[in-house]
Amino acid sequence: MKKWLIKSDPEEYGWNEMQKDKTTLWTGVRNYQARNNMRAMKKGDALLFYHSNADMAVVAICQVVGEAMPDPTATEGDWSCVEIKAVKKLKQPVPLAQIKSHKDLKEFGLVRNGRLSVMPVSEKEWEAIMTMAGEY
DNA sequence: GCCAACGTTGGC
DNA sequence: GCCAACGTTGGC
Repeated sequence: MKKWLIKSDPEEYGWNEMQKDKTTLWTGVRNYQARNNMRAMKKGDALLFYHSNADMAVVAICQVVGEAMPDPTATEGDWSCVEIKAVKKLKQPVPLAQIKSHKDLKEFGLVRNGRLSVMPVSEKEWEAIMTMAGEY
């Protein structure tokens, strides 16, 4: 089972909406690297739900329930989406500043390439974040 | 609100 | 195929 991080702008679609919807199609990704990451997702993979912009923190955990399929919101081009479900809110959100200052997270995608919206998370990185979230 | 970083586009 | 110009994202 792999782990990933997905970004959302809470002003557009944040954790509140996600939790209300229970499951959603993660549409609107228009970046090849992010799309390819979504295509590599398998059912059951775990996702960190990150708020960009106003919030700037990992706030919750989601899970992949439907593997890559054509993005219904794409009018042209070869784009994909996955179906995800809300799992749980973290005990404590993990702010970006804390992630940036963690010694084991220097190579983390969020730190290295701030603009990628879907990225893999290693076991080590996952554990570091879960620890900071008070989940271990 | 500004700007750095990155991706994409288009001219050559 | 290179690279300048431009647009977008997202942190500060």
